[in-house]
Amino acid sequence: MGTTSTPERPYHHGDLRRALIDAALDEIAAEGPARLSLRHIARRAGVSHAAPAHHFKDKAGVFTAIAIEGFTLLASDTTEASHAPGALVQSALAYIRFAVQHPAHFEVMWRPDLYHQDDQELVAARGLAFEVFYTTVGAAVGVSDGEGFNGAAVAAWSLVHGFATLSLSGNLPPEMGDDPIAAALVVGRGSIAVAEVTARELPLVDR
Amino acid sequence: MGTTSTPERPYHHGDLRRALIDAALDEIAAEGPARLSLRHIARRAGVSHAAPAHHFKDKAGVFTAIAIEGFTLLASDTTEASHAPGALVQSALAYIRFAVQHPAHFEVMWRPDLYHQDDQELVAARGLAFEVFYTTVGAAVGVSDGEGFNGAAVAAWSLVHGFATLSLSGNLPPEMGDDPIAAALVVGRGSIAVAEVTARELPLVDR
DNA sequence: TGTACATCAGTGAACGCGCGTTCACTGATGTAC
DNA sequence: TGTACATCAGTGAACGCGCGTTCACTGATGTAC
Repeated sequence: MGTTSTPERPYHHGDLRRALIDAALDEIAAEGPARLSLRHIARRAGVSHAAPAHHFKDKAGVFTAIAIEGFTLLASDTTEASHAPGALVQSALAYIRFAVQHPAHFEVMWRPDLYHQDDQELVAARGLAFEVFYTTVGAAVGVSDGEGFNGAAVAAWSLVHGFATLSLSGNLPPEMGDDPIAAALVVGRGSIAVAEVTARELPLVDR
Repeated sequence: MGTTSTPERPYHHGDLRRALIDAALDEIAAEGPARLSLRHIARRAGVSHAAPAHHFKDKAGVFTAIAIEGFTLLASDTTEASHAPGALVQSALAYIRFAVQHPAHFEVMWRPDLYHQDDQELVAARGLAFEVFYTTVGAAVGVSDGEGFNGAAVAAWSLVHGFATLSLSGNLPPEMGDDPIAAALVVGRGSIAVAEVTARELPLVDR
């Protein structure tokens, strides 16, 4: 407001890498990852179309940077949540909150075909996020390996990941309301009812 | 084997529409939906590059046809499963089996940005699949509306959908093995353990 | 059984477009002396 | 404080490519008489 003069964009941007990632995130959130192009990113960031390649080599490089950032953020959020009372539920809520607040990161993270899966930084960030998760589940259910542990870990993850996915893709019934965390708590209670049915039905399923 | 003569491909294909859908499904399974192009489909089906547009109008038309087929198949599979003893678990397994056997359909179905969401046939097929699902959950948990019902329905769906998604995207831990149905049963048992923790922790989470 | 005509499935050449990539360049910054 | 030079971030013109779409066409089939 104060200075209305058009500030001359300096030749050197300052933090173009950051700006390009943000532009990519905006673009992904608006159009989906399929529509992302290096030229779109450049346009959105207001730089020449060749600039993104300078920082990321190629499109997969952009996605890799986003995935790394996503796994790092997620690990940090869930670590914090796991220190509160009710660690498993708190971590689950943190996972969902992360998905809602960072939909573009979330979408990219689980589509490994988009990025360089063997990038060292990526492997490390992803590994850290998984470690936090497994530790939390192990502490909550009281076992930390074997079939029981794997079953519980994947069950918890599936529930929370399925909910986040369906929520982001707009597939949840409208009665669930606008607040994803409130909805998640309702679903948490629902999962207890479903588990009762499961306990009753599993013995009936021979297979 | 018998007749080795190259059979002259007739000008009229017979069922090109079907062949084009199958080609698209192969392409999606191999390369992902992002890489799909009308020209790829045509090439794979061995027809001219303009032929697909003749049948589907545009790329979204192809995805729409696939989504319709997917929802119809899913509704049929889960309907059948819901008549067996242990209806909820059987339906859950049918859902997972469907995802594994028809990964391309499954992937497209939950990405409404890819297809014509207001197509009449699509709306009908999708509606049917949902109705089957809600009826099954309602019968299993003994309530068919209200927050308790919605919570249970979305919990069941999230669990099964999350598992299918993580499984298809190759994110499950290798210890879960190669057989998705066996893994699903392990996860089903795990979900009971998780529900116990949830029941214990939920009261601690003020929010 | 034979002929004429309508219908429609599929063709293939042509187009314009946005893309990723390359490359010689220019402008700004930092450092050596 | 001043000059020379290296470094590197970002530019912009050029390219070749695959795409979707259009359009006049051709080949096969079905139907009317």
